[in-house]
Amino acid sequence: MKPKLTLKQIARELDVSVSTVSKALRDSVEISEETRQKIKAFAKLYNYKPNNIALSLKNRKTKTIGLLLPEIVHDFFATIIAGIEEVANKRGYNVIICLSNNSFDREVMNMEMLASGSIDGFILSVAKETQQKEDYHHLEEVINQGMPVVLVDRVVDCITCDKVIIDDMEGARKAVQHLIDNGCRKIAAITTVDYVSVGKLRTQGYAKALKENNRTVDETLILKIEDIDNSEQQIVNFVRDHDMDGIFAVNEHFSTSAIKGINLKGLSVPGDVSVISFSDGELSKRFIPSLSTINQHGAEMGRKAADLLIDRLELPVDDEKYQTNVIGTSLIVRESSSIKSTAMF
Amino acid sequence: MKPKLTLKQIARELDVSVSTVSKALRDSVEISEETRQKIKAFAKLYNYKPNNIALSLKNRKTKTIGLLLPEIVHDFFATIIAGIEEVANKRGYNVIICLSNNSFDREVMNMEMLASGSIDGFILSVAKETQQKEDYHHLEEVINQGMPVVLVDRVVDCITCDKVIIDDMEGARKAVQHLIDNGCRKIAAITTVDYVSVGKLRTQGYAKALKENNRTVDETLILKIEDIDNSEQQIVNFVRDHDMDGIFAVNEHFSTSAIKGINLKGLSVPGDVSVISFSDGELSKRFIPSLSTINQHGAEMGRKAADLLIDRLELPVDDEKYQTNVIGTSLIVRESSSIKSTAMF
DNA sequence: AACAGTCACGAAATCGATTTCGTGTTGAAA
DNA sequence: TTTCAACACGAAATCGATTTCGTGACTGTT
Repeated sequence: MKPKLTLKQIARELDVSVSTVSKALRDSVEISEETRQKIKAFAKLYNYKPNNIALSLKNRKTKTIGLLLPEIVHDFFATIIAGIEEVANKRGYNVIICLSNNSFDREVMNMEMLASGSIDGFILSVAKETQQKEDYHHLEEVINQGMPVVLVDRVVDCITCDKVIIDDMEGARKAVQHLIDNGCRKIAAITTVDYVSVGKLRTQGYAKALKENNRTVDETLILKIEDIDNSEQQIVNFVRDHDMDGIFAVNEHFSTSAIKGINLKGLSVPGDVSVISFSDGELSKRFIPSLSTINQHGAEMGRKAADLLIDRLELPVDDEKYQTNVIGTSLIVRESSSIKSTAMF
Repeated sequence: MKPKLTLKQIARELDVSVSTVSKALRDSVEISEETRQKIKAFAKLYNYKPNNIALSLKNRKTKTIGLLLPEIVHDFFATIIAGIEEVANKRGYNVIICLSNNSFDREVMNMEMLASGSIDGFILSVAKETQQKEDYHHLEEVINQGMPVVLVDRVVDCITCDKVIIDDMEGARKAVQHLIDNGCRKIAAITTVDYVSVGKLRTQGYAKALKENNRTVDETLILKIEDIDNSEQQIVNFVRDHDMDGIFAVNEHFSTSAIKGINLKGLSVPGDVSVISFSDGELSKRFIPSLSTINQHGAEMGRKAADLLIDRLELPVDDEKYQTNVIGTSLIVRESSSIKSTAMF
């Protein structure tokens, strides 16, 4: 209906020039008090708002940041988004979200789409397929173009830019140490294939904890999942076929499948087997028994990533030094890993 | 580094005018085959991409849609986003996401921010606080300004625009009927306060199912939650203090709290009490026992909303008639509501 | 030879806002 | 009376791309 007001229309209406209107609205001393008040009153009355697009073009900055994630129906990523959005909003930025669905092609497409002027900088977590292909041309291109990029969680070592990660290895080590402290003797790991960077690191953390306690790493007790969507049966079978009293899983879903397997075997959690996993989402809190986890502080990661990016956009480019921020993890002990009675004495 | 290529630079480099370059790249017949090839080759070589912002300004359309949601760390909303993103991406649109965190002020702020030229249209689910205040000026303003708006899930009756909702009342009725079919005689409802539109409708569906089966609605068996974040203890107490053999909850979280309460009472699910809820998220699938639910098909809602909005943006404004699309629900029976043995004979 | 019609391209307006320069008017100082 | 500064405002360039309208150079027709 109302095709929204422009400076030109105000100028015509008030019989002054466009420049005068612009200056008046920005409180320039060039304009007389009287004219200024008249223009501002008119603008307020008709609710004038400068056109963002025109401003973006003029200023060569869009005040929006692009966020490219592998998926979104996943508490961890959703939490990251919430953190980013919180900071972006506070600092006057908008967030454009794109999903790669873990596909390399979609990741490339989306980056090209956004890089053509729509955004001032990128925050991204690379797709699984991209990590598998190890093809990062699209990233290099965007960076060479002078656009700031912050990598979160699923990062790429060979790309130099700001990064926000969690200490996956240390988190995993802490988790397994917790199981050991609880008296577990045969601890299994349910993890992902190695090309997923965070999966690999967590597997290493698992091994590290065992070695630090002079345990041998039994490869048959490590299950590496390729296809996450159809992992349940695989995990149930794994649990059924192996003897264990502790399980470290790299995410909540693996944990719940494992617990199902344990129950089917006629054993109980934590009575016979202790379970702990990464990712502290709703599932962990609500599950019965509630799940012990390593909390990744997704919101903090998101906030940190957004601050890093916006700082680089707004602050003088003093240093070309890139930061890698490590967000701490915390061990949250719940029912699934309560101390075994045999270990209490 | 490379401050990205513009038409002007190509023109200067090739010693032709800007108009010629633009026309050549758009395959205009005005330009000779030879010049066209030369320009296109140059553009490809240096990877020219037109500036989106300049295009937006010129075309008066940004090819991006604004999405304003109450929250995101919630499977249902995350699923809606995925659906919207899927369609938007396919049809060449970007999605800017803002979160209101259920706050009225943030909802208004974000709408103003986006409405100033950044987007072509809105998809939104109104904040709880907004529904409580019943103040929809910001919505009316945006709509009067001529910007298409699609409301999803948490809609507002008094606003005329396209809407995508689920049949909350019917879904609830189906759920409760399922419990009745399973032999439940005392069915409790765990729902939200009435000003949340979907909560109210679901409560009505619960009552409707009971009446259709000639049962009386016992108000003491209806628990209305105000503060969702601190609802667990309240629910546990409610379950402890009342006698019931069936529970209908308006979301997964209430279900799990209820199950915890039942267990604490020394009863089991579904043996003693059947449980069913709205929202088919990860939690329902993974929980032990797995939860029977009413699936809301969030992805479909998102896809439908995006299609509605983009149609209105692109198709001739043939009709001012607004659609209200009702997305069906489906009953998913899992372990938490398996038929009671007593009811089987 | 004169005129019309292509062809191939450039100039300029446009989108909406900001900002740098000018410039006409006024009052005061010399 | 002349001159100069301050004042208040407008014209025009700019951001990057598209598009309308013109125009100079040829070609072809009679």
